[in-house]
Amino acid sequence: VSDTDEPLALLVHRLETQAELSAQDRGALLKLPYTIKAFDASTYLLREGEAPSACAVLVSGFAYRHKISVDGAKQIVSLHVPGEPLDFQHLFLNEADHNIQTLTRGEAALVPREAFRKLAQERPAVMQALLVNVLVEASIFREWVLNVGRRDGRSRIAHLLCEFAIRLDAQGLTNSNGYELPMTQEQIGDATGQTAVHVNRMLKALEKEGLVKRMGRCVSFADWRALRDIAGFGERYLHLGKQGA
Amino acid sequence: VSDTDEPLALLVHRLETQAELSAQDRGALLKLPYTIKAFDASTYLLREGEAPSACAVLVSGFAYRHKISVDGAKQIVSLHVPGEPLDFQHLFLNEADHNIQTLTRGEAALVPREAFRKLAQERPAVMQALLVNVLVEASIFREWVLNVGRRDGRSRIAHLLCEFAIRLDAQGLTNSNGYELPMTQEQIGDATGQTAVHVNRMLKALEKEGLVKRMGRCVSFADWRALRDIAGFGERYLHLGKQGA
DNA sequence: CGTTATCTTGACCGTCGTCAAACAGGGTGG
DNA sequence: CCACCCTGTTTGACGACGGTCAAGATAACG
Repeated sequence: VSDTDEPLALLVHRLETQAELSAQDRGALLKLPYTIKAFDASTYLLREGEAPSACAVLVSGFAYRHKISVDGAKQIVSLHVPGEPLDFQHLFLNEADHNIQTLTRGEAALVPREAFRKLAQERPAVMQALLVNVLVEASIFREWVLNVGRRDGRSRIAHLLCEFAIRLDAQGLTNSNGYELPMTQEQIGDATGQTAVHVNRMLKALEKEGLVKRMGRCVSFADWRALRDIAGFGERYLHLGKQGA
Repeated sequence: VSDTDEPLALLVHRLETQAELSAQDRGALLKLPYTIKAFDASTYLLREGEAPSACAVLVSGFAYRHKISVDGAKQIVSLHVPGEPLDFQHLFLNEADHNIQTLTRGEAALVPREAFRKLAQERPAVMQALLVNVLVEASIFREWVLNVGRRDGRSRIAHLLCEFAIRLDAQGLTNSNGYELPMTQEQIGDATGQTAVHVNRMLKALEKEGLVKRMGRCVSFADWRALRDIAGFGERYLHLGKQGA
């Protein structure tokens, strides 16, 4: 089932995994105007300092957020899998504080920023769903602070893989023969606060332990539960399931 | 002027620095029920795993958020100065993913969670103000990922001091003879992903350079602009000023 | 005024960064 | 179809930033 035909249905589905929406809310969301944009790997969808003009939803492919420090070091601050909205973090801010870049080729649905804001302001449930999405992302950022601040190199990578697996599952993108992270070792380093060289060493260690396999430029793994222990991974921070009291 | 007499006015003022509110919105916020809670230093206001029941606003004193990894390491993920709301991050989530603990003695205004949620759902502008507050906090988390992931020990501390200074200023809490961070060296370490011993070394280095002074358990500094350079600090991520376009 | 927390310092060591070179693979153009 | 190149991976040697351990000095607090 390709969701590319109905990009906004993907978004509605995503929001409904986190919050309650009425039939009217769903209908209004599906009636939002949008355009489809195809992109290559490494395309910038938004740059720090820009005023965001659209609200993108990732339809296929993978993307990430990153920041560059004054001395040129790059830090990836989050990963995104298909179905996830990319611009809620800026929807009510004047200026982007980070970059959004694609990891692979893929497609995004671009909804005009104003249309989305107007809908959110008119429909409290939509605004709340948006808020829940932002809150969960904020929780993930906090976990990443812990990850880069307090875990060693090997554990950080394991943690990244665990989170990726769970988030793929949450989007129903599970591949029965394991997970495959489409990142170069340099990108894994940028996400975990290490150099590509050290990522290579840690990855080899994990491979020797039988926890991951590598083919080409992807890291694949079949058993994220085995990684969980060495990552100290707990899924509470992902706030899976519908939020609402 | 002590704002303790009017705790919710503090909150309204805070929200209005970030978003637009009408007279009706202000009035409704001021009519929220609340109780005042006095606390000592090191008091837990919320623990990971709990279901939050109140929405606290820090009236006086300082607080921070932190997470504990499975092997017992503590990571502080944010600091909070008087006037800032502490529980927006959980207001629409079922379960706390981190701890909120006080740094010093002080007071908080506790608004019942349900009352606040109801008001937000009834008043789009209030919900939006809340959202903007959450978005700015999320941006700060991203900057912290960069801080602990890509800067060296000395710069991380300098960055922490810069952020603290700016946020105090934003709340109008400026003390003309400099800033004073009421944290132990161990806490600074927990916030910047280092050990207390190494924080001590870096702090001594900063002191020798004439950038900070220490008295008792506080770090004080008069010139945050001097620190800015070695921190690679840029204030864009704080999204100061009214957001709304 | 004693007890405890925090700061301070030194010695030692490990994780991880740096530099550099060799290697593999995929893509392009001749 | 092969030569070439560019990006990414792999490996080793070396060094440094920062962690660990432990002891003593200082300051906070009841």
